[in-house]
Amino acid sequence: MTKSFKRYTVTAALPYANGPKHIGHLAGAYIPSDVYVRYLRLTGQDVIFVCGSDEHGTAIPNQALKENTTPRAIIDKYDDLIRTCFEHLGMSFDIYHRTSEPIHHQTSQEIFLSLYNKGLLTEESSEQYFDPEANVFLADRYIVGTCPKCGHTNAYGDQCEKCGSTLSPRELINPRSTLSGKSPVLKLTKHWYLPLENYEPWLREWILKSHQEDWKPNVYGQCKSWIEAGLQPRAMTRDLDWGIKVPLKEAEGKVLYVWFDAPIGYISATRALFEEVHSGQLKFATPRRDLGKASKDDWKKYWQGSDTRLIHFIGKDNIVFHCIIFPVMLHATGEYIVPDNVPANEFMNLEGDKMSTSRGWSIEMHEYLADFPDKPDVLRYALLTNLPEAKDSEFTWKDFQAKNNNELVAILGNFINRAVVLTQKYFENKVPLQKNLQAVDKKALEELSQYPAKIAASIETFRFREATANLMDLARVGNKYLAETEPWKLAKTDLNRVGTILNIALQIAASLSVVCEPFLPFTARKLKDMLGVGELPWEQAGQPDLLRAGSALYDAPLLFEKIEDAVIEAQIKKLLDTKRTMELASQPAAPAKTEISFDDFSKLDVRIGTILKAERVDKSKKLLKLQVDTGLDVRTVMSGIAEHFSPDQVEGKQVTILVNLAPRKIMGVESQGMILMATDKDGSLKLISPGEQVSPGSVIS
RNA sequence: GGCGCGGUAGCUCAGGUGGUUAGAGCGUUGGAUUCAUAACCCAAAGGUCGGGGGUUCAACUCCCCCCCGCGCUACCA
Repeated sequence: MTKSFKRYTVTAALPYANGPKHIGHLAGAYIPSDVYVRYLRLTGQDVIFVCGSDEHGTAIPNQALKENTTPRAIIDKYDDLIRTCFEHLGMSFDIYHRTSEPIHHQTSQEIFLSLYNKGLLTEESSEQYFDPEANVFLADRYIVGTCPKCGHTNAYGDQCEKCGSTLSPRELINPRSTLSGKSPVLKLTKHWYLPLENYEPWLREWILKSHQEDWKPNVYGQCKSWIEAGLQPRAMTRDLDWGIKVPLKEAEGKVLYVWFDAPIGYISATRALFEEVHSGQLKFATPRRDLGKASKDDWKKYWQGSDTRLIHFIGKDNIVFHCIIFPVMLHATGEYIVPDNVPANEFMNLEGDKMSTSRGWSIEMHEYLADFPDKPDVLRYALLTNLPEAKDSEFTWKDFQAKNNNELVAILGNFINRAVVLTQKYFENKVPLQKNLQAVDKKALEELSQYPAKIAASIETFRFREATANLMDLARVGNKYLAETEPWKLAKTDLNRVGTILNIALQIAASLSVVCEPFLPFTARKLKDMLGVGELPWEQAGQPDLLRAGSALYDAPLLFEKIEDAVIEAQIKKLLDTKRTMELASQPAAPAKTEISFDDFSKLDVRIGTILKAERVDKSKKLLKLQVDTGLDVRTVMSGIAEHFSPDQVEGKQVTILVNLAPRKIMGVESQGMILMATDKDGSLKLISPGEQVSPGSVIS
C-alpha cells in the first residue's frame, strides 16, 4: 500500500453483451471507476481506463435462440447499445473494446498457451452430456430438466430460474436437450483445468496477509471464505462452438471458458489501445489524454510493470474471478502483475426489491437516457450519493427526485445562479475586483482551500459517497457565505465591498467547476463555459484567484431543473407495468414432457397417505422428517419442504405419496417414498390433497 | 447447517488501531431572509448504536452466545 506507483491501469467490469445493462451495474462498477479515473487524470497521473463488451459464453447463443437470430447479431446489437449508453453517461474510457476482436483471441490464446507450455494446466476427462442427434456436447444452458430443488420442470443445466439455485446438468431430473428435445447421453470429453489449489499459499500471502488492511471488508471476507473453503481445479475450456478456439490440435470443437477469456479482455483492450494510437487509426480507442509517441508494446508497461498500480472495479458477483482466478492466471504466467486493489461494490436494490432485467424490475441505462436525455449527471449524482460501498443499498425514484431538487437544484445550481445573477446585476457580468478582506472572507477562502484535499483523500480511498457529499458541502460553503455577507443589501451603500464578496463567490464557483468534474462532467463543462475558465488541474482547485478580475462571464443557463412529482410517478408506474408484463410473458406453463406409454405410467404406485408426524431435521434448512400412514404401513419420508411448511402445518394432512420409489438415505435417515407437490409460479410448494377425506392407501390412477 | 458481509435517528447512510454531551443528508418543527428554480441560511426535536453476557478505569468500536437480512455452500427421490 505504501508502495509508490508510476502509472495506473484501471479496469471496469466488461459488461456481458447478452442484453441491456441497468443502473445497478452503473452503481457497482462504472460510475465509481469513472470518478476515480477522471480524478487521476486531473492530478496528472499516468492512467489508462479500459473496458469493453464480453461477448462469449453460452448465454450469447442462448439469447440468440430466444431472439431468433445469430450470436453475432446479438453481440453487435448489445455492444452498440451499451457502448452508446456509456458514452451518453460520460464514461471516459480510453478504450471500449470487444472480446470478439481478433487481437483478443490472440491474447487469450497466448496466455492459455503460456500456461499450457509451462505445464501448469492439468488435463482431465469427464463425462458430459452429449446430444447424439445434433452431434454436439451440450453446454449447461442447453440442457433442461426438472429442478431437483424446487421441482420446476424447465430448469436450465446451470441454474433454475424458478428457485434461483445454481445447478450442474447432472443434477437435473429427466434431462433433455433443448436442441433436439431428446435425452442427452453422457460421453467422455477432455478438458484443461487450472489447479487453483496449488496457488493457495500464494493467495494466502498475497490477499490474506498483505491486503488485510487496504481491501474492503466485503471483498477481503469473500476471498477468505473461498480460500478457506478449499480451492479446486477450475475448467478453463468448454465444449462449445461460440468463443475462442483452444489453441491445441487435440482440442477440436473446444473453446476457452468465457471466464478465462473475459478478464483477459482488459489486456487485449490495452493492446488495442496502443496499437490504434500507434497506427493513428482509432477504431475502438478514445484516448482521453495525449499518450505521446505510443509504441505498440507500451501496453506491457501497464500490465507487466511492477511500478504499475492495477485496480479492478467490479460488482460483488465478480469478486471470485477478479481476486482469485484471474490473479492466479496472471501470476502463473510469471509475466503479469496482479491487482493492487479490487474495490468491489455490493448490489443496489430498486424500490425494495432486487434489480433484475429479466424480471422487469430495473432501470435500464437506455431507458433512463430516453426519458431523461439531458440529465446524465443527475443519475450519476443520485447513484454516487447512494453507492452500495459497504452493503447493499437502495435506489428509489423519490430519492432520485429529492437528490435532484434538494441538492443539485437547491444547493449547487442555486449557489452558482445566485453568484452569477448578482454579478450580472451589479457588475455588468464581469468578475469584480477583490479588495480588502474581512474575517468572513478569509474564513470562506480558508474553507475553500481545504476542500480539494478533502475530496481527493476520499476518492483515493474509494469512498465515493463521502467525496460526493464533500463536493456538495463546498457549494454549501458558498451559500452560507452569501447569506452571511448579504451583498444585495450592501449594494445600496458599498459597491466595492459587494465586488469583493462576489469575486470570492465566483472563485468558489470556479473551484467547484474543477472538483465536480469527476462526478458531474457535463455540469463541469457547462460551469466552465459559463465562467470562462479552461481546463484547470486539480492542484489549482481551492485557490482564491482562478478567475481574473475584469474577465467576462458567459451565458448562464440553469445547471439543473426541478423534477416534478408527475414525472416521478410516471416512472414508478412504468416500473410496475413492466414488471407485470414480464411476469405474464416469462411464465408460461412448463411445456409438456415427452410422451410415455400407459405401461410407463402404471409403474408408478401413487397413493394418498396421511402425515401422522412431522419434525424438523437437525442441521438442515430444507428437510422435514415425516411419518406417513400409507395404508400399507407407516413409513418415514424425508421431504425438502421445510422452507415452505412448519411441522404442525402438515401434521394430519392427507397428501399424495409415491410409495414404490426405491428407498434412499438422506441425512443418514432412510427415506421410503416421495411426497408429491405442486410448484406454483412464485416457486412456493402446495400439498396435493384429495378433495374429500379418503382412506389412507387409496390408489391414484 | 457451514463460511462471509451487514443490522446505528422517520428514511438513505458515515462512524482507522476502544476515550469528553454518537454524526451527515433528506424528512419534521421553529426562526431569519428575499440575490436566487418558495430556493438559501440558522436552530431544535428525534437514537436502550439488533438482543444478552464478558474484558476494561472506559465499548457503537474488542471477545462469546442468540435473533434478523443478504450472498456463497450442503441436505431436497
